[in-house]
Amino acid sequence: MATIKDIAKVAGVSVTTVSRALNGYDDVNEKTRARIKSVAEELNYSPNAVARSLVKSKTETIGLLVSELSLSGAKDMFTYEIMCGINDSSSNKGFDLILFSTNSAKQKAKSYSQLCRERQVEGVIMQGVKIDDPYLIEVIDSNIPCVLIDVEIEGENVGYVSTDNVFGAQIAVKHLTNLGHRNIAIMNGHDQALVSQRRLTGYKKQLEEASIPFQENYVLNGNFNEQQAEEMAYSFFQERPEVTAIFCASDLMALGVMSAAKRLGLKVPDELSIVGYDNITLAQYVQPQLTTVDQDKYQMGYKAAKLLIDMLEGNKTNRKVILDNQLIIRETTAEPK
Amino acid sequence: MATIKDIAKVAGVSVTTVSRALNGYDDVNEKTRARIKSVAEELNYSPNAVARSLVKSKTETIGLLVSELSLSGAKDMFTYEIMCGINDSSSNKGFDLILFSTNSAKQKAKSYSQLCRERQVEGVIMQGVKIDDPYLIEVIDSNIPCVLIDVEIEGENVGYVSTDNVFGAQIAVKHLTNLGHRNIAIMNGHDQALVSQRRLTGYKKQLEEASIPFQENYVLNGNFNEQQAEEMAYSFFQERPEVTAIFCASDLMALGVMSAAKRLGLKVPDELSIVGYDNITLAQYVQPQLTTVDQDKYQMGYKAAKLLIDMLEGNKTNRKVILDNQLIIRETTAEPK
DNA sequence: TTGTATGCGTTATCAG
DNA sequence: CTGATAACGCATACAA
Repeated sequence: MATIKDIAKVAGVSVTTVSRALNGYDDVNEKTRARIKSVAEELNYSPNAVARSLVKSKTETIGLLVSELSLSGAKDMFTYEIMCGINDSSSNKGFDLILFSTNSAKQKAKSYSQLCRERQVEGVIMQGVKIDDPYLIEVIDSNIPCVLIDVEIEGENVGYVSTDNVFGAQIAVKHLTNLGHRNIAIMNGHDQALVSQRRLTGYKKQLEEASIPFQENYVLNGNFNEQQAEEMAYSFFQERPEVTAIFCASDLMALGVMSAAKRLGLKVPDELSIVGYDNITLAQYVQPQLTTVDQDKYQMGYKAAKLLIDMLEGNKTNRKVILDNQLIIRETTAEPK
Repeated sequence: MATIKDIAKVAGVSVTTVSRALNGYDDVNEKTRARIKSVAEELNYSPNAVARSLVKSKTETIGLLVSELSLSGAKDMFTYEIMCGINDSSSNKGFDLILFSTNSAKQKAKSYSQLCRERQVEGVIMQGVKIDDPYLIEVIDSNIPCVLIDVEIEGENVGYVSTDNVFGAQIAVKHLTNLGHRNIAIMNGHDQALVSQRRLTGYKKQLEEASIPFQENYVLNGNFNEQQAEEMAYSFFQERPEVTAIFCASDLMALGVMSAAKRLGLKVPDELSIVGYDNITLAQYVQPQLTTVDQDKYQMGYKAAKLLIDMLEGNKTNRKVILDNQLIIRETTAEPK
């Protein structure tokens, strides 16, 4: 492992000169620079980012905090696609990504700021955190820049990227009301998810616009879980045969609802219209193909990293990025009989 | 940002003592240790891993080198599931993960060992690299420990984890021959993938055991790409109506073949039996559900990280981990008519 | 244009 | 049991 010291010795100059030569300072003779460079190559030198970080107190590293990097997320490719976006965006800017995967056990052992300062990350991107996650409060107070995905907190050092979930839900439900449905249920996630709150709002909003009274007992919480959604839907539709359509806050849950419909002998879309949310890969492979609201996950990640790096570089940009989403009409929706 | 220096000042001791107290050395008075600890807490101290790394020349970091962390991999969750396994395994052992995503452009700019030494990673896991990847030669010569996934290179500092691809292909084809098929094609990936070579071997092996002559023109290369596989299959089956079954080296390609069959009006499985490889999520959602060979991707990642860490810790373990895979019989295979 | 000296935060060596 | 001091590899203020 050659160091600048070794190069200095061989090249017959001081370490200072080596450092400056290699870092492109212009106050160094081009001839010596050339010599130093060739020596560096000869010695197969590569700079030690650790040492450099220490002295510059800059690591060029951003932390990626995913609440659960687990197989449970394997079906919806949510986390993965976001990561791809983050990765592309940040590697463009020369930042490396370090993976912080935590669970509640680890959270107790190590606070958010400890985690960050320990690794000296310059900023962090958080994804998949619930609204009551203890780290969230820390983020606000902390002075290390952070961008949240799908959690709407804004501040001096914190921004977020999300999609317009109220709008997304509304176009989904509007599609249903336009088709003539009046009794529309909603399979929501859980109250700790901001997106769930928003989507419920969008659902209500569209009901109101269509002059349909909101009914509390038409809202179910499937916890974003396929099985759970299936079970809930199974018993729900037995009790509520008047319901002809359901809006689901995730495609995974929509899949669960489809299974329930199958078990109940309800024909989709003739007897039951279903619209999902996310546009996961599976959505276009199931039969019938799922009508859903598309979110550009890659773009969310990409923009998140971009925002963070802008913040790090001191660019005065909007700390709030809202992306569009769009309705993808496929085969699970139709007019009520 | 409090440092041990600050603590030392407040606690009225030297930095040495602080360091030792905090790191649990036993040659420090328990009373002073208690005092130091309380001061540390008070100052909200967290150790600077960068500084520590510099002096110990240990970063407790392993590099994850994925040839392409891209959306193209979003359908098969291959990379993601492997990452989950790696992450769980390595975080158990206190290693952090740093993401190196490269493409050929970056590879030209920076060599493998430069990449590693720069970030001072202690070891690396590589996934998704082709057999002719320039980094691969470097890995062998390099003295930094590395474990490859699905690339069978073994050495002083390099190990690998893979599944038994010969066996996997063989059980797939055996399933077909057992059903009575005699004219069996293979949709392989490409020659730069070791797994393709192995699976071809398995295919041939089983043909031989079933006394079926191997036919060169029954092997197609779909480049692990759904569209490409579809196109190739589309023209192939027009020319070769005698073929009643096909073994695909990936589920994605099997999906492509299914589309081709649909376009050609070939009924699956009655007129054409298809078996895939990977057991991706989609496999059980398509109609008919895909018969395939399951690989435990999570486990591959988990074992890879475990092997690497064993190597790092100097444990004398086998540098070669081969996992089982198993045939999952679903609905795309049947006896030939 | 180049070199000397200093420090980043930590651990290790050695002496007390 | 504790404290100076050096060292890790690099960058930078200042001097020459």
